Amino acid sequence: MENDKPARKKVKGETTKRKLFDCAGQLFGESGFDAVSVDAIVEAAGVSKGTFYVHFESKDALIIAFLTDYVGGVDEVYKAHVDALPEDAAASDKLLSLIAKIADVLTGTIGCKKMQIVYKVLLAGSVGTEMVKGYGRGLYQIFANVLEQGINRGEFKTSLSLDELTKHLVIAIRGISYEWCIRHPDFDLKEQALAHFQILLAGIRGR
Amino acid sequence: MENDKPARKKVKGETTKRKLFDCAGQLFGESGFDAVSVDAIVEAAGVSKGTFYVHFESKDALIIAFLTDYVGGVDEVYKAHVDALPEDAAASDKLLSLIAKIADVLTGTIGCKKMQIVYKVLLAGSVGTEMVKGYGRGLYQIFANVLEQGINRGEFKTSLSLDELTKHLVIAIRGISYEWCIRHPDFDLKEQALAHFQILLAGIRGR
Amino acid sequence: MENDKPARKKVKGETTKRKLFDCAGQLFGESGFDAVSVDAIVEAAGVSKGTFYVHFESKDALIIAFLTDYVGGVDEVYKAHVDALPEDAAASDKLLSLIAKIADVLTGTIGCKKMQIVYKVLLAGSVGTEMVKGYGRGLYQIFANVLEQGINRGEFKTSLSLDELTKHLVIAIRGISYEWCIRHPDFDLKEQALAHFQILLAGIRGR
Amino acid sequence: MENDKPARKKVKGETTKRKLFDCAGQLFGESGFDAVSVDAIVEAAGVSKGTFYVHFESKDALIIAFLTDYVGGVDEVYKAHVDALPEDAAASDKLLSLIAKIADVLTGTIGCKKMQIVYKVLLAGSVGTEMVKGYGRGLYQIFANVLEQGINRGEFKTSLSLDELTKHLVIAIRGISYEWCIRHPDFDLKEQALAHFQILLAGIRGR
DNA sequence: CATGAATGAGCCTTCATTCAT
DNA sequence: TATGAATGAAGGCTCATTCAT
Repeated sequence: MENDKPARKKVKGETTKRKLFDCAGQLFGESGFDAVSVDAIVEAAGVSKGTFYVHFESKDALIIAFLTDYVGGVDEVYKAHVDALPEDAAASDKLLSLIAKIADVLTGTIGCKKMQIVYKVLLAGSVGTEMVKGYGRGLYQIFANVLEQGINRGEFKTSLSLDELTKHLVIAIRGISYEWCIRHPDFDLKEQALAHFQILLAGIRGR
Repeated sequence: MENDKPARKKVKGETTKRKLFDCAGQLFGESGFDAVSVDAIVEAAGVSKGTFYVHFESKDALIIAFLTDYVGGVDEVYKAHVDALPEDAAASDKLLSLIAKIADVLTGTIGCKKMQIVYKVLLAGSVGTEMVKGYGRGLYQIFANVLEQGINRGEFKTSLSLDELTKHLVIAIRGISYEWCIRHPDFDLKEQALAHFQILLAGIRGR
Repeated sequence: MENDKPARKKVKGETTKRKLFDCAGQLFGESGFDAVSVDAIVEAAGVSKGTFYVHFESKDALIIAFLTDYVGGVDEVYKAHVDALPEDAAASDKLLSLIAKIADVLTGTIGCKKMQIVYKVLLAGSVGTEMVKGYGRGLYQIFANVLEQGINRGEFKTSLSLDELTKHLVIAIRGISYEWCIRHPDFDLKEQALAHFQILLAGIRGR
Repeated sequence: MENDKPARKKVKGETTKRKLFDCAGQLFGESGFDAVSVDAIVEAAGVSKGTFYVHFESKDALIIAFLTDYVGGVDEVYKAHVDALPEDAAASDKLLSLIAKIADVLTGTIGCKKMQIVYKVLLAGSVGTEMVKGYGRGLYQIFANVLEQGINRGEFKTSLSLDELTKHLVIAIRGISYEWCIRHPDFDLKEQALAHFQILLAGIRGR
């Protein structure tokens, strides 16, 4: 009884917050991060400026929330993808499949504009960035797992440690994605990424 | 008499422009790109604000001029470096030497801050960027020359075209440099770049 | 039954009001008056913002209530102090003892920050101030009583009326307290006040 | 030749600055210090907001400039007044004359509202305040000079040091002025100040 | 060529207050 | 009585740009 009415209020608040969040994401994707003002966000969401600050401590807080939330789910998608592959598939093939999946997600789900924001924010090195660079750690683990399997099975031969090797692959996928961002739309992420990894994999594959 | 003064004026004008240019570059390197205001630039150059707009149409115009000029010289440095290597050295070794050189230049001459600007500007995709991405074409040619030599001599075996292969290497060095920018100072560019290219080169080297 | 709940509600309401009142006083003492927002008060009190406006018409209304209540008790403390002194003590000594007591209360109980608020509010001349300046009238009476005794006993000789004389002493103690506020912590209120009053008392003491 | 045109520009700038300064002072006198926004000042001065920040680094900077300038001249007025008194007049009379002068200046030239600001700012203890409290040092010296003369001539007898005594008198005049501020217009500053100082002077005068 | 005063839209943020529940 | 989401005016401040001299 006493819980009911406040609940409705809470729901409304969450709705508003969500609307702000979504509109902000939309605008960020269109115009970048510095270029989107709080004014623009609240206008898009159809609420007052004060309301913004009811729900977010600052514009920066929104950015961080946006990024954290945004990249948060991707890990699981990637992990699920790898887990769904046949257990006994070659590590090389698993990696290439993962690369293809990543390319699909970046291209289809996330989009170039949003990735541009992510890369810009990384360059700015603002607070909360760690979560996004740390986001990599999820990806790291996925790569590491496959690589370890490949090493154990004798598929890969390398003088580098597993950790080092993992880092190089993550660097590579990030680098190609960056290139895609700045060359978009004249750059086929999937095709280029696969070709690139074929070179890398050849480099670490035993003859 | 009437010809003389305008000439002198022109010279003085160039001096002023150069001073603005240099001070701006200095400040860009220290604090990034958005963070440097026109005010800061003119103060550093010791001229008035109006003078700035005598020489540059806008702040953006200065940025573009800066970038174009800035990266312009680097090509030659790289080319000179490769040309100075023994003609008959292995293509792999030439490439690794070039990578080391690039790392040295980025780390020592250019610096992390300036590269952050460059990458940020690339992401923004502003006008004039083409000249900077086109800057890559200089680098492209250098890479392509060495790679071609490696292919002709049978050192490299790849199903990719020379052009494709070149692109992959340039992407790789850019990706690692980006990583260096966002992880600075916890990232040894030279070491990581060399290790990374050893993998790549192994990938394209015939067994 | 129907009488019971409203009663209980009233009690609860008073509790909430008291809590708001106390928390506000605490915060006012810590950070001054403008610097404490309604948000800060309701957060400290653990109630919602709406609740604040159930109990107080406005922030200003709270301030006035706070001041009135706050200084209300001090009179009695001072009066009790003077009453506790030996009936036949010299008026000069009684006054010096009162000054010392006032200094102790300001320094120890009330504190510099709160007095700053009081003085600031007096300067602003907001509504309700009269009650606080009228607070002085309690102090007036205390001073007047002692002074009258001193005159009657021939200890003080002055051409001023008792009322005028009283005012001058109150002005003096207020002036020194103000000085203490603005020089805090580089000002020993008790020491300076006693020295100051020794001059004043010498001025009104018969030779 | 080359100095001429810039001079005219400089004059215009100074004019604008002066206008801002004066309008601000006017508004401060009317409504206090926090209550006057930069918007209000620029509107009164008929210039744009940007112009304000061309001439003053911040609102605080203006306040400080205002106070410094404001009280700056008063010292000299007081000093001139005392210097104009007959060299051989009694120190007591000189002091009373000075008190009367101060009361006249506060009442006639400066006005109650502006003094309220001064006292409020002192309470706030903002930066630059030292100059205003330090303003006292000019007044200090004037008081000290007269007091020293009175001591040397045997007119004053006190166990306090000259410095201490000076401080007490300055405190007293400040205290009375404060009282005037908060009781205005029901308080005759000149009359009260003179009466007050007669007590104080009696207190430090040998019989 | 050089100046620098002036502009004004725009920025992020704060906060006392209202009102439907 | 209590809630808390919503408001919106106001705050101080920044900055690229213009223009008369």
